[in-house]
Amino acid sequence: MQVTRAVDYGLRALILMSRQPVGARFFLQDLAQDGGLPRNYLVKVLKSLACAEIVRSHRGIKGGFSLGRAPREISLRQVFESIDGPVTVMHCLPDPGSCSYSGKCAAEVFFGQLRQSILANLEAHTLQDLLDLQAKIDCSKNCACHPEPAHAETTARKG
Amino acid sequence: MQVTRAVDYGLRALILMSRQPVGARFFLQDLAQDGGLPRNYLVKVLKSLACAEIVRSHRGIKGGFSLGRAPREISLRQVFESIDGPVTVMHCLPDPGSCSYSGKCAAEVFFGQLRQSILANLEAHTLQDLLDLQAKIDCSKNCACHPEPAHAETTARKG
DNA sequence: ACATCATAAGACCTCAATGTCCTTTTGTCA
DNA sequence: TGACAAAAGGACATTGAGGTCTTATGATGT
Repeated sequence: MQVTRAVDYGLRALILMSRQPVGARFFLQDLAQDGGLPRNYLVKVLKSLACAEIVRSHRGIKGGFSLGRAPREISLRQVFESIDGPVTVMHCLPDPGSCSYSGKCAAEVFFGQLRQSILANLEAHTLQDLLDLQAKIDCSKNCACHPEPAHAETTARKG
Repeated sequence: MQVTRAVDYGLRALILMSRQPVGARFFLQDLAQDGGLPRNYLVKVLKSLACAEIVRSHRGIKGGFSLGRAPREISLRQVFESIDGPVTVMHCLPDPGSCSYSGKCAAEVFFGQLRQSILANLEAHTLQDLLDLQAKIDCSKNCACHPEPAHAETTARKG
């Protein structure tokens, strides 16, 4: 019952990117450093997100990654599924034919309901919600005398 | 975001055992066969459940496994945690010290809430609920002309 | 054209989850 | 007490998640 590291990393990178206007460029290197994420693994996650057009990738010397659309248009379910594939909760749920007990199994029914509630939750929230949450956290931290983020480079590159 | 096979198998075995009075004995062999579970893996899961006193194991020629207490006294959270350890959802949640972003991370807050809702769900339901669900399924199946369970041995051994 | 530096792509490694197999220990019964 | 059949326990194989590394490819400035 764990969120995979891939989704975790993807969300952290997306939160960093959401703090700047859509279209702002971010280098893999900076995202990894500022998010405390393994660079060479993050690149695979971002590739999945690029396939789903949640982010755009730009090659070349002034390349980088940018958000593909506004944070409010990116549901957490879309992030989960573009990285991990369908949210299954129990392996037999999305493919009833794979289990000979399908349709006569209490566990299947119970976890089907749990899955629906999780999916509803992920679908009801967008990256914007996480961004708002982050803004609230940052504000309360800044009011006290907390240290600055590790790298000023988190801000997007100016073309 | 998946329930592990171990928990899946454990629940299936517990549902089989719950259909007989507490104390009834079940051989590993029968549980595995009737539940369609890998015998040699199931034994490890049952050992975890035995450590948590959710089941009792009995050695010797007329040994087997029995429920440790009434299905209504076994919450699904207990089953999950005795097999898999704490339900973490996100690896850093139960141990804030493990993550340098703890307390300043929107993902942590969001998944903390998701975790609470999952835990509440697992805590609010017991094996008895799954049993009731199973009874309902069995009833509706028997009213139609569905095949019998694979093995009559699913019924407990009469000591 | 070419050097530079970004992502793209894929090989490769490690480890935990999953699953199998075999030997040992233990309780029952003749 | 000895044979039998059950769980206990540990070694080992397989698979996928998580992570690293190297080479290819493309955009930019000179």
